[in-house]
Amino acid sequence: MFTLSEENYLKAIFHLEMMSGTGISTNAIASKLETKASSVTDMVKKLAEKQVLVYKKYQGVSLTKSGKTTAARIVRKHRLWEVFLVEKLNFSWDEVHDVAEQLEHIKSPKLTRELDAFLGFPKTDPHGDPIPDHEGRFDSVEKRLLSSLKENEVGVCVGVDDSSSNFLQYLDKNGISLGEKIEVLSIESFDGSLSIKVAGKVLSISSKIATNIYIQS
Amino acid sequence: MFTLSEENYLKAIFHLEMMSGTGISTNAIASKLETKASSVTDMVKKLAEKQVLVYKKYQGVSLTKSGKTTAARIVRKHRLWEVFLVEKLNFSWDEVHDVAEQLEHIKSPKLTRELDAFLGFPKTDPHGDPIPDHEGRFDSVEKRLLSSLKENEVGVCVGVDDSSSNFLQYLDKNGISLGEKIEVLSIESFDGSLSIKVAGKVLSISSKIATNIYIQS
DNA sequence: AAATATTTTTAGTCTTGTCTAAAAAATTAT
DNA sequence: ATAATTTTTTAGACAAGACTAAAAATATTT
Repeated sequence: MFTLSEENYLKAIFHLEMMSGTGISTNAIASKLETKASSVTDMVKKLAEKQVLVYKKYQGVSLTKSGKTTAARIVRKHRLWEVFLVEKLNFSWDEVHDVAEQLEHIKSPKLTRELDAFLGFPKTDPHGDPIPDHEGRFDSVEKRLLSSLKENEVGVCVGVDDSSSNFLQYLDKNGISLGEKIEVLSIESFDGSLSIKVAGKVLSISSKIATNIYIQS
Repeated sequence: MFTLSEENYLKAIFHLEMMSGTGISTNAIASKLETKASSVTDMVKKLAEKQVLVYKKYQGVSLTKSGKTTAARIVRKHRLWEVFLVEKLNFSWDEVHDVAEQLEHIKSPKLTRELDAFLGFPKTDPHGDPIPDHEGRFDSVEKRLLSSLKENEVGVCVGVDDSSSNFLQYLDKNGISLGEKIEVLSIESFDGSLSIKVAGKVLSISSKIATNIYIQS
C-alpha cells in the first residue's frame, strides 16, 4: 500500500516517462511536483526499496513493471472520475482536474470497477486522454498536434496537451471541444498563427494554442 | 481548512455529542478513534485554537457552532456517498462504510452539491441515518429501539445502531432491511429474546440484536 | 584538461501527528 | 478526610515528509 505522497510521486514519474522516455532526473520530478530536489532524493530512495522504481545515484530513476502498473491504476482512477464529474455531475472539462486529483487516491477496487461499469466502460477522459485498464494497459491514441497540419488540411480534436483551466475555458469560448472538426484555412508564416474554421466559425489562433491541441485526421 | 486528522476528530466528537450530550472526555474520544488519550489532548488543543471547540483542562470538550457545522458537513458527505454507492454502484449496505470514510474528506463544495442533486436530494442514508443539509441541519428522525416494542406491536425498520459488516450481513440474511415491517410475536422474559415476523417469515432474535435495530411505529 | 557551472546528494532541522512513561488532577472508596 | 484509583495532562521521543545549506558528483566551457 502506498501513501498519498508516494502515489503522487509515482504518477509524476509515470507522466514524465510517457513524455521523455526512461531515466527521469531528480530535478524534473521536483519541478513537476513543485517540491525540492532534496525531497525527491529522499522519496525516491523509499520507492526504490519498495521495488516500484530503480534508482542509481546521480542517474535518475525508472519505474519497474510493478511501478508502472501502480501508477497507471492511479491515472485510471483519475480519468474515470473525470468522466463521472463531466457526464453525471455537470462539471465542465476545466473544473475536473483538482477534484479528480483528490478522488484518484480513494482505495477500493470495487469502487473503481463499479464506477467504470456505471460510466459504460469509457475509453477516454474529457480531455481525450486514454483510460488505462485494470492491468495498466491503454491504447496510445495516435495523435498529432494541430500545428502539424498544412493549409487546407482537416482534423478532429481528440485531446489537449495543457489541461489548465485558463486554456480549457479559452477553447470552450471558441467552440473547440473533443470531436469537433477543425479545418486549417491558412497559416501565417511570420508568427505561425493559424486561421481555422471550427463549428462553422472562422477563428485566428496563435501557434502556442495550436501546439496544445491534438487532432486526428 | 482542516487536515484529515482534524476532520476525523471533529466527526468523532460530533457523534459522541449526539449520543451523550456535551462535555466529551478525552478518553471517550481516544477510544472512538482507537488512539491514545495523550494524542487526543494534543489535537484538542489545536482544534481549540482553531475555534471549533472549547477545551478546559480536565473538563472535556464541546464543539462550537462552527465546529458543529464543520462536522455535520463531513457527515453529510459521508452519507451522500453511501447513498451513491448503494443506489448507483451496487454496493450493499454493509460494504459502504470504509469507502465512504475516505470519500467524506474530498474537498469540493460543487461536488457535494451536484452529488446531492444527482441522487435526488435524499434525506437518509442506506442505514436510515439522516443526511444533514449544507448548513448542518437535519431532522432527527424519532426512532425507538425494536427492543422497546411490546408483544403484538408492529414497527417499520428505519435504521440500525451498529453498522458493522457482520451485523448488516446478519440482517440481510434474515430479510431485515430499511422499510421492512417488523411484528413482535412474543418476548421471552428469561433472556429478552424476541420472536418476530418479518418479510412473511417468523424469526427468533436475541435481545442484543433487538437493541441495535431502530423502528418507527 | 582544467575551470566553471549545474545537478544531485547529504546532513541537519522543522512540522504534524503519534506514542510511552511519568506527573498531576479528579474521582471513588475506606 | 485521607487513601487508593482512575483519568488527564505533560514531557520527551519518533516517523514521515518536507526544507535549507553545504558537499559531492557530473556536465559544460574555455
